[in-house]
Amino acid sequence: MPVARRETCDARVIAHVDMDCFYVQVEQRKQPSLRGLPTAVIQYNSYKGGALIAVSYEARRCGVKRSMRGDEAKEACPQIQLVQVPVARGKADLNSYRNAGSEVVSVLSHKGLCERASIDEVYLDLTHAAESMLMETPPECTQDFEEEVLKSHVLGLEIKDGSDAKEEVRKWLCRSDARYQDKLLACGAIIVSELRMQVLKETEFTCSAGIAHNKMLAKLASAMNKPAQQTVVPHSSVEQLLASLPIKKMKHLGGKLGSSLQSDLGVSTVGGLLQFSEEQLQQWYGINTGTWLWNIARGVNGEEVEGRLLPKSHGSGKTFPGPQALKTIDSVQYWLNQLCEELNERLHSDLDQNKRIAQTLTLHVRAYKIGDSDSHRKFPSKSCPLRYGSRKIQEDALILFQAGLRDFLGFNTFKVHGNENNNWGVTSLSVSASKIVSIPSGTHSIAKYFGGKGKFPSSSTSNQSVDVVINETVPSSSSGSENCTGMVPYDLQLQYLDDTGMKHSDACLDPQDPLNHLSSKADGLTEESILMSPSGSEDRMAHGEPRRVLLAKDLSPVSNISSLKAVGKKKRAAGKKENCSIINIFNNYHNSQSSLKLKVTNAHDVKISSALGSSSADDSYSTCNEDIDTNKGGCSVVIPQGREAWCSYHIDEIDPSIIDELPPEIQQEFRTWLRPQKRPSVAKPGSSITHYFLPDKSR
DNA sequence: ACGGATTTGACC
DNA sequence: TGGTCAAAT
Repeated sequence: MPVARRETCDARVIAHVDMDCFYVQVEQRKQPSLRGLPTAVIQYNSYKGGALIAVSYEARRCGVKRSMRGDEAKEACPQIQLVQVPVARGKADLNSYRNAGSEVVSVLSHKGLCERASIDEVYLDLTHAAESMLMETPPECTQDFEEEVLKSHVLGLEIKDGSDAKEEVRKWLCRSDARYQDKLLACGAIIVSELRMQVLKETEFTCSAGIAHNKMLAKLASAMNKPAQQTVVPHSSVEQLLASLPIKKMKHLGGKLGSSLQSDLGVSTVGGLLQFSEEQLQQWYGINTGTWLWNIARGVNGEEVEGRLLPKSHGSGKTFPGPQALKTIDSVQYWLNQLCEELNERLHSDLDQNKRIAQTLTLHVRAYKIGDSDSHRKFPSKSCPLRYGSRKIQEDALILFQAGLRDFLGFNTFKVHGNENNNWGVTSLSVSASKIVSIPSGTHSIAKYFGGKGKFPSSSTSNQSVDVVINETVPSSSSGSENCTGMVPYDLQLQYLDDTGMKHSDACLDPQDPLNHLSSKADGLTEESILMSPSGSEDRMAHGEPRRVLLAKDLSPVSNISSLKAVGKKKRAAGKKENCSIINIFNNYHNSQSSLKLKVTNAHDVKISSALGSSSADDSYSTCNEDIDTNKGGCSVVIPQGREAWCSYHIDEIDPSIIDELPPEIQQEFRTWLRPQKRPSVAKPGSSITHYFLPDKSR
């Protein structure tokens, strides 16, 4: 059943590039006087001198460890320079590091496939570049190598006493009798050293790298010689390397799995796994993990480098340890608001710079109940469709919190409301936005359609809006397959309705019009209705924009196509004169395809559907100037994903009549997007773990 | 008072 | 699926 997609054994050239104590470097670039000094980046100076989050190599030499607090670091290394992480909205603000990471990515991404693995790490697939080099300018014919390549570490290459390491490396690079794969790796080493020099020149950051024939080995190698060095893993060195490699050094084995490997099997090195059959490993750890282990013991890892330069989600969170635990809804709301503001800002940056939209909002909470020492991990995370705009995200996050709190406290036990609480404390909050898709960057008209004037998603005109509708109960037809998250003690249905009022003229898109997110009159949604919060109490976030909460009975049955679509199974109101924006089509597709559906909770449904609309004017977010400054040369990483984005839609499922509702220019552009996409959709390389393993294990 | 804040991926 | 958990940096 594991399908081998690729027959070739690895004749690939994969690199892992890892920035050296990245946050420190970013701060040192900002403040060059710190260069060369023992330095650490800390956050929150209050408790024991703050927590270290990055430590320079000078400081590490003084014995400073990452797990120390500021005070201990001072003790270990009195001369240490402690730099505080930027703070915004009362929490750590990592934007400058993210932006710096993007700078690096934009340098590293033009020599081959590039995958942003974290804020300061990338994987590169340099196979093609290496092959070309081997054809055109093979190392064996090269006279002078850059110093930097010659400083490479080549695993298994013996450097005898008295011999010149660089000379040995040079000879290794030039070996004419090397295996083909190792010649490729030699080319890879040359390319990577050039890339690293370029990174240094263009960003002033140093990095380390590993060059090998797969991701796992490249990753392993990049950590072996730091800082500012690179390590090559020739094929012949793999066996020895793994034979003595402690289990925990291997990625994914640094935690519980690695520990159980030691306790279950008594192995302490990766090579130790060789004595177990694949079946044995599968029996212990399951099919996938078992096979994965069997493979890595042999240095086999077919995981591909994904061409992805941008993160898959955005999150913003904060912990409230010990005495700082939040004990009132108000304080929770306050912090949720801060977090959501940051999230919103980042979502809009992503929209501006990368033309991407996120579709799901998730709230994670950690909390305790007094007298219940076991309660710590039990606060359920909750998610809902993401609506753009600070206010809306804040509202939804609070609703998610209240829903989670009800579950957490055990439903009808306590009042969720009221601020008097001595039963619980929240020790951590985080909001995140996921399911990010590209929108067609296309060109003119689509862009204009979204953004209004000129440039696409202009900062001030994010499109989005959804109104909250509270239905009066409909006894739910338990449609079987749903999981019961718990009973909601209210006979309410929660619906997020589309912005159905979008007209297709510039005028109606006026973001300054606070009403432009409301449904059009034709939909029968214009009545002001009662404010109701799911908890049945007064609305506590009622400041600012008047929230429109509508009773569902006000809705005409056909008024809301997209929620019908989301709720019902592909029921399609024929040729309905619908209010569709491209973005609605977009969203509707995704809604019906994936996430949004109904969740049935016993007798009470919570139905959620959504779409983008337009944000009200007061959804302020500012693109931070600083970010732009640090982004020299416009470092927003632009990737050609727009087209692919459309590829992923099953256009056949889009009702053609919807398109007819679009303004003519949009229609045309839309169709040109649709047409070429007829070819079978490119199967996205799965992300399952099965996918790591490759061919091998014949079958 | 897990270094904290993120991010990703597997699994059920 | 959504939600939980592990793991990494």
